[in-house]
Amino acid sequence: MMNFKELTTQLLDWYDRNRRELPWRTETDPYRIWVSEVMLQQTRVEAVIPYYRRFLQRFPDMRALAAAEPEELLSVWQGLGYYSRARHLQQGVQEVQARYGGRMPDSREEISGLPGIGPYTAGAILSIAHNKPEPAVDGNVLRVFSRLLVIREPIDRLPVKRRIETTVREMMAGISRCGDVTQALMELGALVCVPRNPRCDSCPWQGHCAARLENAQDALPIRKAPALPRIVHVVTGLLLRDGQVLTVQRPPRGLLAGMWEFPSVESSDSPGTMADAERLLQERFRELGREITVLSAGQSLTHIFSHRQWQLRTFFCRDRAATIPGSVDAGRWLPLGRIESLNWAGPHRKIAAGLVSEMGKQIHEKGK
DNA sequence: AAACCGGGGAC
DNA sequence: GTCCCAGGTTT
Repeated sequence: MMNFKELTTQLLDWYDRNRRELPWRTETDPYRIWVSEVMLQQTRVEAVIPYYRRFLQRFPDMRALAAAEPEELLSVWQGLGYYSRARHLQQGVQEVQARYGGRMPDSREEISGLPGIGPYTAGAILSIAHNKPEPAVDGNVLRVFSRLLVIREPIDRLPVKRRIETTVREMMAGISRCGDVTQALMELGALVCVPRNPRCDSCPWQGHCAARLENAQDALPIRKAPALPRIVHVVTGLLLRDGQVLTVQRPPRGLLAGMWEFPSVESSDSPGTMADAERLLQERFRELGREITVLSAGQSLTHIFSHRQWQLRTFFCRDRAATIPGSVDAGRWLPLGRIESLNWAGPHRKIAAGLVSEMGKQIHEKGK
């Protein structure tokens, strides 16, 4: 079989000479490793770094995070994406406080039971923070081994992942630097064994790589074809009054949970006419206790998520009647000067910014 | 197994 | 435009 001892030695030597200085590489506190690993889920290193510094400055330890207001936590996470990560992280920290007396557990069973910690993150914390021989197989590691071993099966299949976990476990056997093995494998995938145009001439494993031997590195790894994103049409109403605009908060679960937006209606097909849009918006605003009419069309824009595509059309609205009694508190009037103070749902931030510049223009016109 | 859950950088 | 990122949870 394969000489794991030699592979590991070459990998660690390469890592010692080529590793990047990253903020979490100077940390040993399991909480701080935990935070970095959650932020790095499906998120690039360069994107995480500023968020990581800000987060630890605001929440330097588990006690601070456990006691934080969810609203403030969300504002620190704003822009990173996958917002359930932040909620799960706080829940996890609170659980460590309550169940483990504030001390991070160090077994895979206990750590994996915490919200937001799956197989990868558990292995990363165990190996990096506790130096235990536990594999942490992410997209980098899958790619590296799919090439080293010429795995022609799609890497997003579970059997492939299990095989690679077993391989990493064998590499870690008898090694004193388990955390560095984990980080070195990912660093190799990030710097050398990159998705396109891998730099095989710089690779410490060039003499062992089966893909390079048969010049197959550019054809690996293989992934299953992702589902096509579904197109969703969104009609958005902008109701202005006294330099304020009406905003609403999205539900606590689901897409962009808990973030703020302008009252909107989703539909699978496009509202053909402005009258159609007005009818949809009138229903929506009625839920908020308001009778409106549509004045004019505003900007249109597209926002692409990984699994969904929003086609937004905005419409300026006007109050037609007084507030309907009994539903006063639905929605919040936001002064246009304070649009930065909300956690905006995706493209609604851009709409808000456009609104301010549009109002500025109108004031300028009036002045002439 | 497949769908859901963001945003952005590299090409 | 396409790919894919230090993935996890839910169905």
